[in-house]
Amino acid sequence: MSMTNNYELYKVFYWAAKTGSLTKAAKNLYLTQPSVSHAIKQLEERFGIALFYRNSKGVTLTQEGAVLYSYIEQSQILISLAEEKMAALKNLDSGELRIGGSDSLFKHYLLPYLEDYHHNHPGIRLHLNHGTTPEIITFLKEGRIDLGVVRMPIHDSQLEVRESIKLQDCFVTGARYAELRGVVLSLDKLLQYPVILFSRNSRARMAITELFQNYGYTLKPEIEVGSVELLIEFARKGLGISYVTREFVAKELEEGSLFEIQLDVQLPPTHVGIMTMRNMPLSRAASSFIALVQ
Amino acid sequence: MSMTNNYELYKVFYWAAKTGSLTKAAKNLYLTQPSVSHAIKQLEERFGIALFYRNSKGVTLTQEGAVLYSYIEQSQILISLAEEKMAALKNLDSGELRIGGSDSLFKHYLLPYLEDYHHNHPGIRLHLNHGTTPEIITFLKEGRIDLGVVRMPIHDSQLEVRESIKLQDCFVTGARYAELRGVVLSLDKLLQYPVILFSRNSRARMAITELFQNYGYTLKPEIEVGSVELLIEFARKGLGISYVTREFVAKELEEGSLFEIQLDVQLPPTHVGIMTMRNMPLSRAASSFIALVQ
DNA sequence: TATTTGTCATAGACATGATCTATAGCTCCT
DNA sequence: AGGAGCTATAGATCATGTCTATGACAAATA
Repeated sequence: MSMTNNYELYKVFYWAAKTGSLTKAAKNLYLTQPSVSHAIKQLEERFGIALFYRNSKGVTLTQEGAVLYSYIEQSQILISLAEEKMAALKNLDSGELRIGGSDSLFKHYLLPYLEDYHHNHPGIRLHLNHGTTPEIITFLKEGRIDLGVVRMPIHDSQLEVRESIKLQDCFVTGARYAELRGVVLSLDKLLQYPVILFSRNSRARMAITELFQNYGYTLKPEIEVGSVELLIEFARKGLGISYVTREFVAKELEEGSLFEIQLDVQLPPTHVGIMTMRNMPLSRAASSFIALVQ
Repeated sequence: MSMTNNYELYKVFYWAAKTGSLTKAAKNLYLTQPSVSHAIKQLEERFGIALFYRNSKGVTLTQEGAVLYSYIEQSQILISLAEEKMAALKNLDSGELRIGGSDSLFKHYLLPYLEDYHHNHPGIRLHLNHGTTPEIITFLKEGRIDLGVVRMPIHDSQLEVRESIKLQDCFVTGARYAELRGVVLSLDKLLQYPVILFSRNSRARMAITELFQNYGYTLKPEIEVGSVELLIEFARKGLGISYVTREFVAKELEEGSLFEIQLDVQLPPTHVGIMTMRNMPLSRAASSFIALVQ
């Protein structure tokens, strides 16, 4: 077997052939001419074939040397391209970033970061995958995404979770129920009003349902809708009281088209968690994005 | 200035990625596992990018590692092909052999060697270039042929000439001049018969013309023909006395369709010379062919 | 024709760095 | 809990890549 096939010799060969001069090759490689001479000799001895004609003006390839060069040239070009590509990846001039999360988190939480990131690194291709929390975790474990953005808590020993901003869910409604403005409601009082919940089996919905159960009540929504947008819209139009994330309705609260219902119990806050695979190096793109978000 | 981008590291990387295991890579490379581990680490530090996920079952490529692999894999495959090709060239399983010479030498001198060589090395492509001696020398110097086969003497300091078999030119004729069989002729007597010479300005023709001049005679051919075949044919048909190389008419002399004219002077013998460029390594194919001929 | 200036080759000294052995830490599986 | 895979780390060793100095040769120059 080819024990010490030093591939380094091919680099020397490449430059010697390309420049037609051992001296020039040496300069390109930051070596001395005898080193290059020695390297070429090694190759020639390994193959048992002369690769160059030596003359007083430099070197030219023999027939066999030209054959070797036709392969080695391509090989060296590929390596150069690889090195350029790696430099680009390091500088975040290229690459891709694959994020998993819910649509609402993308729209209301990640969007400004995504815009910022894309602006600073236009060469990085962004892939957004939406899904439920279990789906996102599966994507992560299958290597289909680099990071997942979901609500805490997450308990999975394979995952590393970074806690990001706190979110507070709350009940909101619009002018139709103006009498509730400034009033502190108990849970059972609240249930006398039509409640609008997110239809999908989201973590937030499970949490609030459980909270009502702990107090001995059953939370059964009058209306179920499929998006945060509709939760907001329905509450504004007076169809009922929507359970939403306060931070996601900041605009409506400020302009007064929605107001928050005060309750006599504290609704539990949740945090956004940024999940990655534990013990797996992050891609440059992913780690720089996480640094941006945190 | 260890600018030394050790390309050897790519080979290690290639095998680590290909086998998905540093241990297996080490076995393939006849190294130890720590060496491979160290090599990968060096690459990762050079790029500032993690290339592998390490886990208890081995290693798998990171996104960036996979990008690198896509280039390096091609590069390594090319190098493998190059090494196979060089081995084939060394074993004379492939390659080409370009010979220059006159048509008559090809046909009457080289043909059996060419057949033999082609039989033993069917992978070597043969290129035959015919031309006059000066043309052959030019071809050699331009690198268009590997060796030239011409008549001696050759005087050119750039060329290395190997003397091959001796050839003896002579005058022959056929039954029409049967009265000359066994007779020793002088040069002037010979000139009373129609002489047939090669039309092209060959070395052989120049030599015989000069010989006649040295004796005070002028050799002027009755007929000039363009090939050795016609020299033979015309002499057989009784059109005159042809000046040919004895070895090239061996068959006709033996079967008696031609006989040699005895002269009272010794015609100078010539040798076949095999020319190559001095100070230039021969291709494997060329040197093995020369060894066969000599 | 002698001189200069370029080329590559050779020899021997040196030091870098590739590789080894030994060991530890980790995860998974029995 | 123990064993059987992995890979990572540390430190010693020595192979070999690289250097300096020099030679031989050829071509351009004067």
